[in-house]
Amino acid sequence: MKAYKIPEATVMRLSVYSRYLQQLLEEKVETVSSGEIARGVGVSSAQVRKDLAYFGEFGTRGVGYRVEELFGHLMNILGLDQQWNVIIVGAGKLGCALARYQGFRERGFQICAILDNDPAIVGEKVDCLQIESLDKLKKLVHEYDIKVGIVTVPAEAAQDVTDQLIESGVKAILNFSPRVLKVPADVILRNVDLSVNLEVLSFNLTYNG
Amino acid sequence: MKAYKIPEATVMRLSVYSRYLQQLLEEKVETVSSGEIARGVGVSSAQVRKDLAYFGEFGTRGVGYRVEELFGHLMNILGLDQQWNVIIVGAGKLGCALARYQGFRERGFQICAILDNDPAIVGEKVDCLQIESLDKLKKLVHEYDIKVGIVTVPAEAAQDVTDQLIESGVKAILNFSPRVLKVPADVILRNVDLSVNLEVLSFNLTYNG
DNA sequence: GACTGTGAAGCCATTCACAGCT
DNA sequence: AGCTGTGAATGGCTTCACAGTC
Repeated sequence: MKAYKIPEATVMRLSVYSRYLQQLLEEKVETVSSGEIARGVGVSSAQVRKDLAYFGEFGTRGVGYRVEELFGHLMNILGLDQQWNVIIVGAGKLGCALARYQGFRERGFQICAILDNDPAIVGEKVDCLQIESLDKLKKLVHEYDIKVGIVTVPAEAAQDVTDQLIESGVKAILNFSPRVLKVPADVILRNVDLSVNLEVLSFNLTYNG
Repeated sequence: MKAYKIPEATVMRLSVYSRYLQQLLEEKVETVSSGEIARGVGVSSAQVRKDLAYFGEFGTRGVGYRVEELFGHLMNILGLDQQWNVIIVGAGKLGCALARYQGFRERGFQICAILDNDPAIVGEKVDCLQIESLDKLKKLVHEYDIKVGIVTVPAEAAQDVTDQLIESGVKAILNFSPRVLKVPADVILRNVDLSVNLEVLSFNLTYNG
């Protein structure tokens, strides 16, 4: 079970498979074939088998996969057999929405704090959380042993906030700001660029539509 | 300028380049080289040139690109020389946050309506918009000539809402629900799966961290 | 001298096809 | 007979390297 060089696309699909299996699990389905998973999530069955093969042999030839077992393996592989504490920097509309988003909690991501540098909103409630001052960043990261940070500040502030997160010891960053961030090699960065997604739609509407 | 088969990755990068150029434009920079763009957005200079080459020859050998001109070309290519009217279905936390997100408006995406099927919240204000009943979908899509829909409903309702959007005439869908959606071949679908993104971080923290 | 545009090479992911189990 | 696991083939994106232009 070595992660020598797993394609990122494979990791993303594993996450999707795991949610599909969770659904099957709730429906009390006991076994599933690669073909069924494939149809369920919209990829090819060979793709499903190849993706799983990076991590071991989880199935039985002639039969398929035991749903509960495969689900367990996938959650393990994804590192979701533990809770991850998460901090959000930027308590604007998006930051607050993410702080309240149930989908994260359901998959083991616990939003422990939401920060902002605007004194006018520090102290306001976001569900059961209270918006904290940016000064508290380092303290909170240590207190909750936070490895994952979410950046939802405006573009101008994004690099500065990112540097502070890394300086505080955060090891992985999910960036929602529309700015390309520089991070050291040992910090993992992912960008979720909302406008880019709409713009790809716009492109396709314009040229294929 | 034919979009025979443009890699999706290229289109996403064009969107990023265009924002970088916008920044340069505001800083009154007149010309820029592929190397500078590359450094600015974190790709290779060959990549920048290849991406642009799909659409024409925009530069001058020995000099580089005129910022304003290239920016114009990119906005054109991306279909952002026009306004796109957008409808959001699902007025939960995320839907409301997206409805208020300024980044969309700045790039020419106008959120014209936000709908929900929960009578308890229909009529509530989201900035200057009012949450409308789902019944009004078709009427609103026609009224505003809407081509783009954003789905921010819970997983269970996602396919149903998607079908209704398509039935109403929407041609492109940005799906934020954690459900794989089926759409006809002539409808463009993109998924923004927030949990998947965190789970890729979790995977990398577990195996490379 | 500097930088673009591009064919060729290299690399990586997906698909194919079949041997190997049950 | 049915389905997994996998080497080989394919296809597609990225990088290289250099000819062409200013």
